[in-house]
Amino acid sequence: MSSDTRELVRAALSDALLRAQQDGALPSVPAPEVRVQRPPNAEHGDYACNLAMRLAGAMRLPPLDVATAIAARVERGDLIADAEAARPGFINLRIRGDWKRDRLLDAIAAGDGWGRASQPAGERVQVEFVSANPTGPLQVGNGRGAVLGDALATVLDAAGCEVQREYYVNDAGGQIGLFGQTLLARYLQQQGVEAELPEGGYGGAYMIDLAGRIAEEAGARWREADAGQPPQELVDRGLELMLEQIRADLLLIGVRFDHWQSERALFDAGDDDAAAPYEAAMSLLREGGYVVEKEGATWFRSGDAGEEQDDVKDNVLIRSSGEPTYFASDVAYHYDKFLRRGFDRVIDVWGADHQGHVARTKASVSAVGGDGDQLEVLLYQLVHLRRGQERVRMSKRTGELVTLRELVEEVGADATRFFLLQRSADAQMDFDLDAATSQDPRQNPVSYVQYAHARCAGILRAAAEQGVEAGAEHLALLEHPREDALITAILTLPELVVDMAARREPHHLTTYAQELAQQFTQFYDACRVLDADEPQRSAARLTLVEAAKCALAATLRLIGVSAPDEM
RNA sequence: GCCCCUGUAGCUCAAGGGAUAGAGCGGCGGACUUCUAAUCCGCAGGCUGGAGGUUCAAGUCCUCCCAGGGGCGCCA
Repeated sequence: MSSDTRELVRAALSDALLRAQQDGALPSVPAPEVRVQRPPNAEHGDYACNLAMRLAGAMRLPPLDVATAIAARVERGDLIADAEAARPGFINLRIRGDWKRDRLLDAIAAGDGWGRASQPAGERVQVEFVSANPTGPLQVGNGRGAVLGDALATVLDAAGCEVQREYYVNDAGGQIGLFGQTLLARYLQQQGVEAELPEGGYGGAYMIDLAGRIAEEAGARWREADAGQPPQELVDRGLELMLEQIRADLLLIGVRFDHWQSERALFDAGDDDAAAPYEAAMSLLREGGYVVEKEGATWFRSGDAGEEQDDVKDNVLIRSSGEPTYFASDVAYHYDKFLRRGFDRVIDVWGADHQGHVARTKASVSAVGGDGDQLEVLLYQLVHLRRGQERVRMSKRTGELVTLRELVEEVGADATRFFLLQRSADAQMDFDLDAATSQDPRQNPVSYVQYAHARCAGILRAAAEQGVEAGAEHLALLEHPREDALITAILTLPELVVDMAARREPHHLTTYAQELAQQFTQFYDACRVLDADEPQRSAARLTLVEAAKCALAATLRLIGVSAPDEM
């Protein structure tokens, strides 16, 4: 047990309130959920609670009086050293030093798994992210989605969820046709055949490389192909190679998927003869009365069946040509996620330019018999690339690319992950390539955190050489303010994991990592660990260093950044 | 016109409705006989875009306005 200090504190406050009400000190009004926070100022203790201020109105008492009554009844013991009411009506709690120091042993036992929930959350959740069209290499924007989705999945996993990472491969539809035509044109050009890129085709140089690789494999086999009709085999091979590259690019920043879901496969019947997800979903929509035929096409009506609503736009499912739209695939896809594969919850990570699709997709989930509220869409704002003052435009079509791979090659995988995770998904971010590349690699927050970890490792190495061993017998000697601050920072990680998972906000990891590293570095600066004159203190501090190393390693692991032992 | 996101230090951005709004970079000034100076300490820098409102308490919630980004296809 253990790492759930915050839960124990909450329970203690609930008990105290209940007692105050039972012995008549406070009126019996319904109690709100008890929340505690880490006060920004260490003078206010380890935890602070606003319970009294929230109760004061209903109780018709001054907040400070309510706080005093509750604080007086908080049980002091192994966990809580002191509770006191403060100014407007806060209840500030101080955790017993021994209790905090003993938790260091929990951290050491957990190693780089420190922060993980002790109990499974019992939720099967899928995080679908990146899902970039396989018509070109991943760009920096995709990288943001990759880092965000991967970190979110990692955080949810740490919070006890059963998590699946998925990439949706758009291997059907109009853009694939265009991709095939472009590929064929490039191929034919290399075969010395006159061929023009299709209107709006993919002009990037990577298509030339791709055609070259295919020519190496297939020779002149498709030399006679009709430029408007790329052979399926050629297109498939092109997609395969493109996906291989995407996979490799993602691997560069340590992102791996559990499942790659083909869009095309949604149109195929299953092995057990079940109807294709597409067919099944369309039937459900029709049966539910969500489908209208008009203007020669088939539309999804997301509002109440059959009712005309001004504020709800109909969306085309099947074009008048008979071809299903991307949206139809998406309906089938989410039907498959919820109704076939049975996820409790699905989180789609989308670029903000897909914002307009959220409502209709949720509506479609409900329409096919799922619960649209179980689908969450995490939108991330776009990354703007700059070189100094100059905006870098990004477009696959024009071929002017700043690829994820280029970025990683320039700034390194660790910095890429850290920087792309640093901002909240809601915030647009500027990525200045000049700054990232010209900047001394030593002078960035990633190195700062990694350096703290390396220093921990260095101290442990030196200790081993000197034959000094860590010991838990004299942890009470850890009483320096910097030591206490470091301990507090280490103990915050499990709470942070819970909060980040609940709020779907993995970016807090980067702020925390810097805070933790700073606490360690300040401790390092103020407190000599290995001191032959004070063997007991050395042993205790060595334990603290071990725990700090675990917390740093765990944090870096959650971010997806390496934790070097030497720098 | 409608919808989503944003507006916080010179720049890039943090900050569950809480206490004195914080980091990094940039600027200025200090500190290495040390377990790593890839570090530490100090200084300067803010009416949190504006106006109302809700609340014991607003950067955070609500309304309006201004500014920037994105979206409103039988494209994806």
